[in-house]
Amino acid sequence: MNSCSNSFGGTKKIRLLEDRKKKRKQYGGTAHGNQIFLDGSHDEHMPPPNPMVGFSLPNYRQLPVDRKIPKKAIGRPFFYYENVAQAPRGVWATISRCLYGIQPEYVDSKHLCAAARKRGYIHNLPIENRAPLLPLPPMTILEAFPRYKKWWPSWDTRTQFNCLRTSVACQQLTGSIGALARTGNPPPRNIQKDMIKQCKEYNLVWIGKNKVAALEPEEIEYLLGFPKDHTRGLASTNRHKSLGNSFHVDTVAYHLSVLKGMFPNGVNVLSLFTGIGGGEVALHRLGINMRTVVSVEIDKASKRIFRDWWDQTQTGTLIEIDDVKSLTDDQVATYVTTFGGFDLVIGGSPCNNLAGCNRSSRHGLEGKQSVLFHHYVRILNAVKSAMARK
DNA sequence: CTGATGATGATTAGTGGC
DNA sequence: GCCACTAATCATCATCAG
Repeated sequence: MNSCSNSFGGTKKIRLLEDRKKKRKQYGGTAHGNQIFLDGSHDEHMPPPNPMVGFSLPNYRQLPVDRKIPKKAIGRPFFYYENVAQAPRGVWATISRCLYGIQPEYVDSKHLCAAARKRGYIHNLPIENRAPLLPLPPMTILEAFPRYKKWWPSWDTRTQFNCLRTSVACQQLTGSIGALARTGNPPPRNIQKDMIKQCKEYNLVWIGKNKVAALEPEEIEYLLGFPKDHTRGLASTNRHKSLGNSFHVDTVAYHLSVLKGMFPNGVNVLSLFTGIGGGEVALHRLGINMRTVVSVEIDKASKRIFRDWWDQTQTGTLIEIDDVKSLTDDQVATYVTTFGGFDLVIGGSPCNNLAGCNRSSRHGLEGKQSVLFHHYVRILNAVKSAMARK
């Protein structure tokens, strides 16, 4: 587990200047902005492409991608790893190094729906012949929620939401924005600017005359590609939290869509950090049968949501495990024998110590929660070696 | 104990003037 | 290249009501 050390921490300011200089030398770019790894070194910063469109997008002509997957990482089991794109410096280089040196695919989900979601995905899936879920989701706020058109001021020029996060705007903030809205029709320019800044930060919508509010959990479910009422039954605070921590279903489904033709009889899935089951919902919406899912999730509320969804939509076997730390290599090997191996190992490890909005404990990949990433690596390797023995 | 509420910056990347 | 500036960001914590 110590094979990949982390370079985060230490004298940041000094290293920052050095990195800026190296960055321009080591990374080139295509006309489309995709960063190409030039020298094979994985020790440096891995900047996301601009625009953040990954290797391909639905309805876009795919550009030639120079993507090398080492022999030992090719083919079954396929794996799919996810985390926030804008992690502290060096984190993605470390993650990549631990996952066979595969280059992350950085995608901002704003290219597939009405909300931004900048994420990095490391996987060994083929990238040809991807297909999006249909119908394609609405791309703008007002296409997604037409009823807000009535109250949306012309000077609020937002067309998409920013990242849907785990916490919600307090009433004091929405109230003060309402008060500012009453300062004029339209309000003075500088007031508008302040209001829009807050609306952007908290993804507020205009629900009435001079009245803004946070999105409802049900609306976030819709934006993220989950079925209506997916998280219903939890307290509102917990719905926001579990949704904010989840995948964008359509983005993940687009990447996983290549599995459909490869596994017509369904797949066995090892799902780490399952949460409310974004990966499974993606597979289900793709029409890919899940024969078996071994799900690892520590949060009881998320587990309940996922199991309820499973009972309603699935006929396969679901095995639930509480903690990645308690899933031993031997146990993994037993599952491999029992089920004939896993076709997909999927999961996004905790972003708590990587996310930019964490004020108090953005400690990098070795932070209290984010360090669990190493268990993803350990368990993936356990699956691979067990399947190689067969 | 659960759940809602409000307060709490720093680290990045990008842009544009010089 | 350097610097000021804009902008975004899967969050955490104490506190309070119930």
